[in-house]
Amino acid sequence: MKRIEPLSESYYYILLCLAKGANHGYGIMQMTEKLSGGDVKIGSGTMYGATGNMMKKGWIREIMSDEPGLERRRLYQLTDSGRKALRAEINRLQRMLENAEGV
Amino acid sequence: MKRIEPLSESYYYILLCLAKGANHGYGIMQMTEKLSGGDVKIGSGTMYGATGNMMKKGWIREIMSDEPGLERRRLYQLTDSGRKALRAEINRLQRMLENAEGV
DNA sequence: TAATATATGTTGACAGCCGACATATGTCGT
DNA sequence: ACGACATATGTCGGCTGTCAACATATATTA
Repeated sequence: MKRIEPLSESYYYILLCLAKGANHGYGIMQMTEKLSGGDVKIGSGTMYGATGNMMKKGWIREIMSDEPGLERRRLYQLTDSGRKALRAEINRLQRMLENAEGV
Repeated sequence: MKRIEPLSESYYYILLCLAKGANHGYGIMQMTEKLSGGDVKIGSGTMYGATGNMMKKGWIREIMSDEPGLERRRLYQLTDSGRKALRAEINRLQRMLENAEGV
């Protein structure tokens, strides 16, 4: 069942935020809300569940912060695999919209 | 929490198929597979769960078939409310793609 | 000093989705 | 007449994602 799994809205925005640069959980939550114009809010339960899941999948990896004083942050970086997953999702969304032409 | 609920891929295609004309469960399954180029297959569990759910929401209604010999079919028709839900979802997908510009 | 923002995490409950299974009729080739 | 397949609808159980609520700790600002 190698079917391309649709991503949830939350997962999509997490990947999207990380595609614009490494970030940490709380930062992603804020960025998502801003990026979506307030429409999408990711709760911490969703956030930290998702990061664990994506680490397992190899879509993101944790990196050390080079900024002093921000050691509390856990910085995540998109992997090549994660970027592929995001592109696949973008393509899926585009196909979905194409199929809606004339509706 | 009046947050706009994202639709699943299956729900989206069911509404999309019905937007092109009244249809029955099995017909929607086939139409979805064809429409998506074989990418999206809706299982019967999803299908009949979804129709019940959408009936409750008022997105679809059941109508009587005027074709003789096809009494087994349960024909569904999109309501105005269902068409609105579909348009809202299309807009959501478009916004998601706009947010991905430059990725 | 108190409130708020930053930052990460756990837990429990709920709902949705899907695959697998079940059932029945219709059709088509041999 | 028979078997295979397509048509057509439906149930059930498990898995996953989501969110609210709770918990903890530090930093900033009034």
